[in-house]
Amino acid sequence: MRYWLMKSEPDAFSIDDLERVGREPWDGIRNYQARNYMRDEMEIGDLAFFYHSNAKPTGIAGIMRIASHAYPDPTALDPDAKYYDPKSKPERPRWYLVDVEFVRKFKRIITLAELRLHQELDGMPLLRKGNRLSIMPVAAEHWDLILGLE
DNA sequence: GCCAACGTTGGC
DNA sequence: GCCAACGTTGGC
Repeated sequence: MRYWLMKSEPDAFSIDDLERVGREPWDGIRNYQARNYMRDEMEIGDLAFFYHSNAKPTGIAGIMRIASHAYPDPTALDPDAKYYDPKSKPERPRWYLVDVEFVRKFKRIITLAELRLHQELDGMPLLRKGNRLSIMPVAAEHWDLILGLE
């Protein structure tokens, strides 16, 4: 069982939206590294931080659970969808997603600025300069430390 | 196969 | 809204 961090812009889909629907396909990922994590490494039951990007403030808003194995992202195959990719074909899908389930919302956002204050978190990919990856692994010790901040 | 141009992400 | 970082595309 592994830990992850997954970004979403709350204007598009927030932790409150996930709480309302309970379960949601994490669609629209169009980055190979992020796709590979979902397709090749995620397992049902893994836990993930729900991270609000491009938000006020940016930071970790809660926890969700990986609820399915990876399957082809239907929005890549639908010409009318925002994330349509003509290079993805039903017989050879290029993009994959997993379903996620709401677990809980934090009492407060643990902000990016606050995470940067903790030297123990220096190795986190999230905090690396220039990082733009929207899905990334979280080390168990980092996961535990962040939970302690809430 | 190189690499410049371009587009996107995402913090600020 | 700005802009740094970086992934992708496409001409050669």
